[in-house]
Amino acid sequence: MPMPPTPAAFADALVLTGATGSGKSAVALELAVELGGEIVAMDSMTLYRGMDIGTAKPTAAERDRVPHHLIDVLEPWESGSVAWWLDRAAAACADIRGRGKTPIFVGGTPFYLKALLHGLFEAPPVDPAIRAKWEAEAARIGKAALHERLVAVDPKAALKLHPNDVRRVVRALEVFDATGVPLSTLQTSWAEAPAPLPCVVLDWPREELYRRIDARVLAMLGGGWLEEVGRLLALPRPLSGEARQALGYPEVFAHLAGGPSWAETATAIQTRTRQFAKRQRTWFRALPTAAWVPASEPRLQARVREAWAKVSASEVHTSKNHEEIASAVNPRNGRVL
RNA sequence: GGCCCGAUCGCCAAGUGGUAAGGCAACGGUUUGCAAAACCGUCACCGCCGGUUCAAAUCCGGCUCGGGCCU
Repeated sequence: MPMPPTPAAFADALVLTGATGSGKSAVALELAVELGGEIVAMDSMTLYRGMDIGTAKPTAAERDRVPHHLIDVLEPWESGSVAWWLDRAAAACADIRGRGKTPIFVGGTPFYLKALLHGLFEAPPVDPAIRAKWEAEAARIGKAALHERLVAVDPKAALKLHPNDVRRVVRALEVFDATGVPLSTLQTSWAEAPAPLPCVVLDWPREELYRRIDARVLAMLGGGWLEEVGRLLALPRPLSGEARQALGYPEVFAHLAGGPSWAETATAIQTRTRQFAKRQRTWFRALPTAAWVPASEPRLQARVREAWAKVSASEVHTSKNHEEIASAVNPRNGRVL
C-alpha cells in the first residue's frame, strides 16, 4: 500500500482556516497576491465539479488572479477522501514549490487539516466490497452485535468507539478484515507533535458568524443554487455518497422533489450550516498551535501575516516540543506520528 | 356580559393522583481513508393564587392569557 505523505511534505506551507462563512477565501486571495503564493483548497466539497454555488467555490475570476489547486478535480459522481486529498495536496505543494511559490492551504475541513498537520498512518484503502459486506452485516445483526464483533478482534479500538458509531466500527472491522492487523495497532497516536505549520484561524464572535451564515445561505439560494442542483440531477450518473452529503444539498434535493417549501428549506440549511460551524470551532479549539485572528480586524491581511510569522516562531519550535516531536517519530519508518 | 375549550423546556409534544416520555433547536464534546459526514453528552419541578389529599402537571375554586361560541 502506498505510504501517505509525511508532514514534512508541507514544511513551507501556510494555513488559513476558519468556520464556513468566516471570509477566509477573500483574505487568502489577497494574501496570495501579496506573498506570491498559490492556494490549495483544504476542502472536502469544492473538489467536485459542478458544485459551485452551494460550496461557495472561488469564482473563475478569482481563480484567474491566483492559481487554485484541488478545486474541480473530481466528477460529482466520484468519491474523495482524506487520504486521496492529502496525497494530491503533497503533489500540489511540490508543484508550487517548483515554481518558487508558497503554498497556502485555505479551507475549513478540519479533518483534512488534522491529516495535514499530523499525517496519516499507513492503512488499507477502502475496499468497497469489504465495506459493503460489513455495512450489510451491521444492518443484519444490529449495532450492538457489530460492536461485539469488534471487541473480539480489536478490543482496544472497540473501547474507544460507541456501539452506535456504526461508521467507525465498520471501518475498524474492515481494516482488520483486509489486513489481519487491528486498526488500533496501525493507529499510533497522533495526539501530540503536529507539524509546525503556521496555522491561522479566522474568528468571529459567534452571533456575528451566525448572522453571516444565515445571510449567505439566502444569497446562495437566490443566486442560482436550485438551478445548479437541477443540473447535477440531470447528469448521466448519480452523485457519489460523498458529494451528495455536501451541506445544504440534501435539503435542496428534497425541496426540488416537492418536499419542504423554499422558506423551510432555507431555514433548515441555515441551521445545518450553523451546526457545522459550531463543530468546526470545536476542532479549532483543540488545535495546539494555531493563532486566532479576529476577522473584523482592520488591515486583516497584515494581521494574518503577523500571526503566521508569530506562530511559526513560537512554542512549536521550543525545545520541549522538539523533544515531543522526536519521541513521536515511528522508529520503523522515521515518520512523525 | 355569559358559555365552552386550551394553557407542560426556545418550538412541537406525551403524560388524568404517586413524584415530568420523545422529537427539534441550543450548548459541550468525539473525530486516523464517507468528515460540509457520523457519533456521544447536557438541558423543565408542568401560566398564577388558594384549596382537597399521605401524595397534584394531573382533582376543586379564583385569576391571567389565548382560541371559539352566544346575547
